[in-house]
Amino acid sequence: MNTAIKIFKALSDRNRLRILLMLTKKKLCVCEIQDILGITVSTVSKHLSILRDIGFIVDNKEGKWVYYSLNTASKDLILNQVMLVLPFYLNDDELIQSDLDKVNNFSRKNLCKS
Amino acid sequence: MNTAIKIFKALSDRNRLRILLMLTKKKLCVCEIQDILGITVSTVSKHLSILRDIGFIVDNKEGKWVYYSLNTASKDLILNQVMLVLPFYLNDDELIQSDLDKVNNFSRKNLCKS
DNA sequence: TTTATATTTCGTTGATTGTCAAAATATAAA
DNA sequence: TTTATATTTTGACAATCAACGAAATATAAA
Repeated sequence: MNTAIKIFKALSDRNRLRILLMLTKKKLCVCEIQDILGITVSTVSKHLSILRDIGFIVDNKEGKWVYYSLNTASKDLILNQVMLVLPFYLNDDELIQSDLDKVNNFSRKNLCKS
Repeated sequence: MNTAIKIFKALSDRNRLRILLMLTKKKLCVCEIQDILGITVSTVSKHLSILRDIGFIVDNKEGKWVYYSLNTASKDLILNQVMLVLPFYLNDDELIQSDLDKVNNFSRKNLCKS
C-alpha cells in the first residue's frame, strides 16, 4: 500500500489522534495511555504499533515499561506537515483537551504499580 | 465525527487520491474520471460525493454534465496543508503519473457522446 | 414525447478494521 | 524460583467501507 494512504489511515482513528496529541506533551508508557483512553490495553498496544510502524512515534524500553514518544527525527513530508498543524486544528476538541489536562496532572503511582 | 478524522478518512483511499491529483490538472466530468479510474460510474460518484462533502472539491453543472474541480476557496488548515504537499509526495507514484498523462491527452469525444 | 446520455441513489456483498478477552512474552520484586 | 506487573500477540466479533449492478433522476437530442 502507498505510504501516503498508510499515513492517512493511521490518522483516521480518534484514539490514535488522541495518542498523538498526548505525546506532544511528554513521553508516556502504555498503562498511562490506557488509563486516559479508557480502552483495553491490547487495543492500545495495537494502536501504538500502527503509529510506530508508519513512523509517527518511537518506543523505548525502560525496565518493565515501554515508553512511547513522538518521532521528531522523521523526514516524511506529510507526517511533518500534519504534526505541525494538528495541535492547532484540534484546539477546540474537548475530549482531546481533557486528555492533555490529564497528561499534565495524573500521578504515575496510581497507575503503574512500580 | 471530528472534521479532522473525516478529512483523513477521505484521503485514505487510493482512488480518491487519484481523483484529487487529476483535478490539480483541470476540471473533469464524471465520465472522464470514470474512464481513467476504470471502476463503475456509481462508485466514482460515491467517491466524488465524499470529497465534495468534506470540502476538497466543488461541482458545477454544465448541461448534461457535472464538472468537478478543486475547491481553491477552502480555508481549512489541514486540507490546504495536505493539498500543498500531496503532488510532490505522489511524484513517484506510477499509477498517478499515468493518470495525469491521460488527463492531459485524452479526447472528450470518445468518452462523452455529446 | 420518446430516446439517448450523464449522474446519483439504493441494496447487496466481500474485505477491512477497532474492539475485546485470553494467551503468550518480558521484566522486576519477593 | 515464584509471583506480580507490563506489554504484545492471537482469535473472534460487530461495524464500517469500497465495489458492483440496478433503479431512479436529470438533461439534451431526435
